[in-house]
Amino acid sequence: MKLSTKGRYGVKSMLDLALHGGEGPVPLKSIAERQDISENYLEQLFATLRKAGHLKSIRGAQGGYILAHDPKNITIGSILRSLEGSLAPVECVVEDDPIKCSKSDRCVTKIVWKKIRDKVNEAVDSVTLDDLIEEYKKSNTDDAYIYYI
Amino acid sequence: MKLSTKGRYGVKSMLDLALHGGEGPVPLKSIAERQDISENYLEQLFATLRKAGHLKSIRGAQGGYILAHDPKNITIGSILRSLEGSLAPVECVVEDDPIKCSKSDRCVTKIVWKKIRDKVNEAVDSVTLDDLIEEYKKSNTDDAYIYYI
DNA sequence: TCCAATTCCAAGTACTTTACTCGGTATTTC
DNA sequence: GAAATACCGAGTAAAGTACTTGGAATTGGA
Repeated sequence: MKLSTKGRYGVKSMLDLALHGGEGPVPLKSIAERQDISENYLEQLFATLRKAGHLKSIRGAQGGYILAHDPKNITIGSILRSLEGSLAPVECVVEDDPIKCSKSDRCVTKIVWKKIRDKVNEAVDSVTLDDLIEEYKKSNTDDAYIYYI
Repeated sequence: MKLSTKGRYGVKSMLDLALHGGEGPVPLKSIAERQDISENYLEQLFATLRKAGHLKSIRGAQGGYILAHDPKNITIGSILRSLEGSLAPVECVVEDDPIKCSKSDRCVTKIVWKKIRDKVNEAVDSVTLDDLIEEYKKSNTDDAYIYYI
């Protein structure tokens, strides 16, 4: 039941971008360095996030990435699902067109898998990027200018 | 964020055992056949469940496995955690001695990981084996004697 | 007393997934 | 025109998953 690095890196990087953006695009390289993630690998994750509509990119020198929406409107859940796919614990309870097993009609264990799925979604959808930004600022009141994670 | 087959097979098999037990030990082979799981593989899972105190075994001919406790006192969570380990989505928020990263003190993403962890535990600990048995019986009122899953 | 049925145990292995790397092209600014 | 960036597709090493294999130990019943 572990998240892959995709989800973890994605959330970290989106938060990094939110903290460092504002005055223009942030180059992937700087995010990768701060977050200690392979640049080439993060590139792939950002491609996914861009296609999912979370990021906008600006090519060429002085280019980089910017958030496509206000952090208040970006839930952690939407980031995670973009990168990880459904957060359902078992294929048979994936939200759209689940892969059913032969005994799906009689299977009562699905009750549990659905509960897990719903609770996980509840958890990740209740937190926005902005919530994390606020938490970050709160926990760094002494040296409020050090906006790295 | 998927469960492995260990967790899924474990819950299915414990339920199967609960439905077929009662008049004595149930041989692993019959559970494996009904649930369409490799017998040798299930053996390994049952070894874990036995060591975790969920099962008792009786060796030799006419032997098999029986539940160590009343289904009312066995939560799905305890089965899953025995087989899968902590259900935390990230190592750094595992319940006992988590593996912390270097930035753990400042890391705000942990807020989300902890929320997921707690919600998942809440979901799986709110359902007992007996709940699934009851659900199963309810959904099979017409042919109530067919107690397989 | 032996055989069949069972649990118990430790290694080995094929397959799949993850987490990357590599090499290049396209675009933009200075 | 050179440097800095994003974009793209393919390849790959390591780890994890889901088993298999080959046995030893125990027990009940013929």
